[in-house]
Amino acid sequence: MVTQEDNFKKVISHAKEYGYVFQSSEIYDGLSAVYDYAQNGVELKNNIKEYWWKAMVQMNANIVGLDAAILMHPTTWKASGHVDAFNDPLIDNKDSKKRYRADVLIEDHVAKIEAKIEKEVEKAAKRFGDAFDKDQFMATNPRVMEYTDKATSILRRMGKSLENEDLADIKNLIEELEITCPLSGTKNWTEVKQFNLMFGTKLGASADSTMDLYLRPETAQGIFVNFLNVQKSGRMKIPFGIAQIGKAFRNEIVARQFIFRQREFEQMELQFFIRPGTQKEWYEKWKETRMKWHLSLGLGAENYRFHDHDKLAHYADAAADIEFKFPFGFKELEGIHSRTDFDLGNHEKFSGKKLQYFDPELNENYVPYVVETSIGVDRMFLAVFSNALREEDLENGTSRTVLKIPAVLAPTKAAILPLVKKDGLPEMAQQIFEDLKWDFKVAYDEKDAVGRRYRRQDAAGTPFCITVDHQTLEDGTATIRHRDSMEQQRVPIAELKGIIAEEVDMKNWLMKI
RNA sequence: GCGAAAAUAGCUCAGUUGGUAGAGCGCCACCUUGCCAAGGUGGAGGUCGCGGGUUCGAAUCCCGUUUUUCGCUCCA
Repeated sequence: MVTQEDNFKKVISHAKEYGYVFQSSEIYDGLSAVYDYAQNGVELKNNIKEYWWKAMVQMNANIVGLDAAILMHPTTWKASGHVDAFNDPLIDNKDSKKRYRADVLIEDHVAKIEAKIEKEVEKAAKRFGDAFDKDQFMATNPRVMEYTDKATSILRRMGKSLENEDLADIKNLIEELEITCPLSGTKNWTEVKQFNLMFGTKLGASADSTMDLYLRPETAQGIFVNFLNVQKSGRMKIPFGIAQIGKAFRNEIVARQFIFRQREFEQMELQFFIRPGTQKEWYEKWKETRMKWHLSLGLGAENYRFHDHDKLAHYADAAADIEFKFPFGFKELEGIHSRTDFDLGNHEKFSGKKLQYFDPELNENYVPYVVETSIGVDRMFLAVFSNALREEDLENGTSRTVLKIPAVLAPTKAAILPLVKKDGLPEMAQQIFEDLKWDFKVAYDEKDAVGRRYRRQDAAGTPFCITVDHQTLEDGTATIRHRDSMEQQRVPIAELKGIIAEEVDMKNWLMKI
């Protein structure tokens, strides 16, 4: 039986064997969760990016591009909330092996105390009936007062310790409160450890004049800080969008599943600026638009689904994922978030600069709301690649390994093959290669029997094979073989370009959106 | 990070109670065939992830370490 795990292993080894993805620094035993894109991988990745870019920037007059730097002023990350949100004090229970956020454990404990207060209040309310004054009761009842004091003092102490990064005291607090693990029920805790998910680095070469920086954990902030520059220099009118493709870095505690979760990864993001109050409709609009983009590639509608978030990130008022059926199950491929005015509002606060738009229709200034679509390039790569890899049984009883990458994204569009390595066929094939290379990424191969070369191109994902035979020399026709159907047609050499273009031109694919 | 499993040629794997490393496929050269992989001859490629230890002797046993996959958690 072929398990999911086996399938995934095949994907990984195929990616290596056919020059798509290698582990970084492999000769030094690799670097955890960092990967390199090889000769075919870089082509596929570039094609994915181009397909997205064209669909976003070229096809929409009100969306423009941006390429912001990876390094940003450190205050950016205070404003964005990442300094707080990405700094988690974590603690493990040694018995249940479960990991918790230490501050959440303490907050849960406080919540229990508050529940007790609530109970006292309810009891009293029942006892006193209509005459019950909750505020007065809270301020006078000794038991409630004790609980309240306790709760506030815990929270105050935790806040102070978090601020001072006094992790030992957080641990002490957990021990003093006799907090137990919800699973194992024991108090057998490890030390509290701080995990900073942002990569730190330093600006400035001399030691005494350095500035602590972070490698950006998301590309979005580069867009937000440039919002007004782009709006003004581009004379953009709301609603409009800024699109960006770029690397981001997260020091994940657990980074796994091949290129699905890497420490260095690439995002394709659109931040779409809108009038406050219209976020609901734009959010729905972009959910739909982005799903259409995915479906246009023909990986199969059954492999996609939406997943609406219940728990929202610190910046969002609505969020959904587009999930894809990876070899290890449905997982997030793209996120669509209604970010409200959280980011621009915070950048206003932290920078002291106005980040507002004057809306001539409403005749007023406001901080725009934002709807974001954010897709991981590497995840899209994995989606396309893993979906494309097939083991096919053929009618003649043999089987073939074929990489059915959508032709528009395929690294090599066509391979030109002389039927035999003599009689002037290689020269003729070379001539066709020279002619087609101006329009497409093409390959030439004359080694081994032609059948074997077909299989080789199938496994590499090349959608077309053009074969030059003796008839070609006589009448100027060649055969063109289609990867997916394995069918061949004989056509004049002059028509090859048109036939390939029909299948690989982005225009024809984008029109399906 | 914790737990589980794994690491031998480019890929997939074998390697017996510890005795100096093998197969299939792939790759390279030449010959042959010529429209859907697996014809012939020859060849390259491994200090068995790395570092210690036990032993006369370690791919094999022990310890550590790195990397990968799976589970817990988070995200693009």
